[in-house]
Amino acid sequence: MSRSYGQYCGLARTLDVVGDRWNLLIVRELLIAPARYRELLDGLPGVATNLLTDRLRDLETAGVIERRLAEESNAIVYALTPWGAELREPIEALIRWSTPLMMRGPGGDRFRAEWLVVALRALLAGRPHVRRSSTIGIAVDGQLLQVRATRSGIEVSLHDGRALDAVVRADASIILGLAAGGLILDEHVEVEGDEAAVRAVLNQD
Amino acid sequence: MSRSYGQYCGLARTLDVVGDRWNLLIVRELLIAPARYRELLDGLPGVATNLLTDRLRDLETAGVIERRLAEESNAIVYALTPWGAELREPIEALIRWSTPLMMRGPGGDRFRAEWLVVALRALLAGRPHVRRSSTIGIAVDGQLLQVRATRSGIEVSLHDGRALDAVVRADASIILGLAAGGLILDEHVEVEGDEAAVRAVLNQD
DNA sequence: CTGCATCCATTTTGATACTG
DNA sequence: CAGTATCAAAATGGATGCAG
Repeated sequence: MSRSYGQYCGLARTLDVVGDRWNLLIVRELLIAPARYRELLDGLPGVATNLLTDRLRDLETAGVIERRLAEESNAIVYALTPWGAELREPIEALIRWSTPLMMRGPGGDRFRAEWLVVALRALLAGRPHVRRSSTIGIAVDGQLLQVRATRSGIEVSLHDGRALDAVVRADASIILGLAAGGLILDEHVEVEGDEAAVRAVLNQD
Repeated sequence: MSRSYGQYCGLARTLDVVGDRWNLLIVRELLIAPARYRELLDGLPGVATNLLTDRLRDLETAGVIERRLAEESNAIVYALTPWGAELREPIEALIRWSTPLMMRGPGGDRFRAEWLVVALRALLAGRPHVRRSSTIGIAVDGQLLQVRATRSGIEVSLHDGRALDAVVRADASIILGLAAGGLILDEHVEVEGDEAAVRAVLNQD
């Protein structure tokens, strides 16, 4: 754990807990789903193994994450505590703030479709609720995500096999632009199925 | 600027810009008000002068802050750009997340009443709006803040001399507990003036 | 294999002294 | 006041080792 700021300020105390390098990205991975050590390594390209171990211990000590023994196997699984899961809100706000940075496209950066699960939820939350439920697929980077919009809100996840009203295929930056509301559904986007469902889910009616 | 995470993910790109040590605390100071170099040093106890200079340059290059020449004097003043000011939302979310950490009290940490201007706004935002406008003073650590609640929302600032319906005097941790809704206005709090106004502003009717 | 621990070169930080 | 310069200590990234 790095040095404390020594300030009686909420922001400083939060950063004392999650401000160290990699910490919030670990939380991002666990917001997608609980994960094993190896899955975290894969989802955090560039992290050194000793650092990941250190950070997991720091976050556990702080009460942000917990180790669980997966049923059946005796493997360790890392998961967010209830308090840790509340980091979703600040993380979503940080993701919304990044929109101008993301519009520049990926450049040479690595990309994982799972990251979009967190980002799409962040960008679509707080949009007006739809009148009629729809589920659309997002085909990106060879993977398929699903976004289900109902009267009570939005759910984003990896595709679980359910029926889809439509499938949108586009680059990640285009998907993000659509979700952020800065792009209009037109070119660079391939839609199969019910285009009205896509417009409804993205609130582009 | 520290090494990029190299991930095409909104959180990672945000942290590439504001994730370095001290960066978000600098933004916090500028959310209170534009400030000169010396004021920033005072508001960031513990920062080294070379680091502050580096960070200010990084944030300026990234477009988060800008240097202005103060009118009348030819002094440099640092201020948030419009995009930088949008960091208020993620910072407020991080402050709300810190509530359990702040309830432990200041311990040996340093405290500045100005920090409460950001924190109180974060904690009171999103509360139901009051029916009748009131302005109350918060006397803490020898300084006086003011919180004005109107039908259109909440404003928090240092006291500007306006008439106050009441003045609350308490320790910072008590003030935060009241604003977070986890404490009830009773002991440890000294109220002069219209106690109903205090309850109205804190939504403790 | 997984889940670390150890070692080491490189960066970053913090503290202080100094300058225009 | 607004920074620079210097330097020791700490953190990081990368490679490798190793037990269950």
